Amino acid sequence: MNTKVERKELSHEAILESAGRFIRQLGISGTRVADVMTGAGLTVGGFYAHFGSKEKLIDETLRRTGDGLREKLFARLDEKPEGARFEVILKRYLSAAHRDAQTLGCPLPAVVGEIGTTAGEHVSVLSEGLESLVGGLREHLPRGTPQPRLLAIGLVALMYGGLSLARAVKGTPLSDEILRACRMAGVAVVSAIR
Amino acid sequence: MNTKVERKELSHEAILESAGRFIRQLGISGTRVADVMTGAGLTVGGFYAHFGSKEKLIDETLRRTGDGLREKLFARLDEKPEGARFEVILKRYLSAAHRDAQTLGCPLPAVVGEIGTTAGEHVSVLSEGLESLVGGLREHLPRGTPQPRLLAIGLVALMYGGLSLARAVKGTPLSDEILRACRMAGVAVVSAIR
DNA sequence: TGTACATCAGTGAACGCGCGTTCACTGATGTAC
DNA sequence: TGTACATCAGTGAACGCGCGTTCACTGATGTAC
Repeated sequence: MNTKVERKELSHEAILESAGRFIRQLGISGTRVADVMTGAGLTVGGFYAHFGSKEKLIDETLRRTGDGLREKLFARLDEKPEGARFEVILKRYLSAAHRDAQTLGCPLPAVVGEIGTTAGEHVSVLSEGLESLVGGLREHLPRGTPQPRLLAIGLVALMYGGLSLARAVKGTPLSDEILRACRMAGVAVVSAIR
Repeated sequence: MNTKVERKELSHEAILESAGRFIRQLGISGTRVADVMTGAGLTVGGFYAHFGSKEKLIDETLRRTGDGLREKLFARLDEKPEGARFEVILKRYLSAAHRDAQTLGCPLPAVVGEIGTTAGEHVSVLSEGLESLVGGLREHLPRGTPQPRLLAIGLVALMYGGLSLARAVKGTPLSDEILRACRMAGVAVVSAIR
């Protein structure tokens, strides 16, 4: 049997996981504390034994989902030829599967727009997440690419922008076009800079 | 003196203008009907003589602000050499001034993330706005560019993504870097495609 | 032109609901002796 | 080992506030005669 502390940690994880699903689907203001707890198999009242406030939960969840995204995005890249890695990342991020798996994928589209409005802490969590994403992508650019940081930033903006718009108009033909256009543009930028 | 009808139209315009400011600053769920009315110099109660619901107001405001954006973005381009027009558009959209003038500029960053969550009508309004933006940009690409629609879509995603992220981390050094990186990337894509 | 009535844009208070947060309580687990 | 007490994760109801929407009312403008 688990100890009391271990059981509490399991609940904690369950809450974070549930919050991750809600935040990516509905954004910050769309995520309800009560729903998150129900999703974790618990009831509302217990929430504040785990997190000081909804804001704290959001911060923690943003960090978690950001980590998860980068992990998936940069996984198993050593199998690929070095010059093609950034393209694999582009294709993963700008895939129809990623667009449709909103509960599992990148949290940015659901969250970026309302970050400015909400509590100040969220901004720095987002900045850190972005920096990590930029740093990771930069490392997988073709060796010797000039201005790698600036290029990585541009690619992140393109990827994020494409996914956001594709999700926003999901179901229309435009949505698929956006994904395709951004994959093409991403490859084009890298080839132009080199 | 104005007639009764004309006076009502003036109020209608004032409400739309006020809503435009709120929506661009705070997004859809962040915009309060009461605040919009106060911003228009009126009181809450009168709102429903002008719009059937908050949703209707949002739709109308999205159309208006979209029109306004394209007007400014594509203004006075015939003064510029034909091959440099898309670059002027890029610079206008991805400028620090546009990032900072959130109440006046592009409504997309504040709105795209929550479109999927809210009423179905908003999605088609957004799609139409995007199509217009893509169409407008496409016309200002260098003559003879291959795949102009796809390229225009990619550029729109890049511009939107860059502005959104730059606004989200506004105040940090990263914010300026994002704008610069996206202007650079935008120029690079067009040159690579040609 | 003057008078009586109709219209209707706008007011301000109230309604109802949703949601973050609090709190008294429960009951299972853990500890002391 | 058994018993009495302490701890504390989780429950469920209540509180308070914000916000979209409704509605009875006001008063200025417009119309009929």
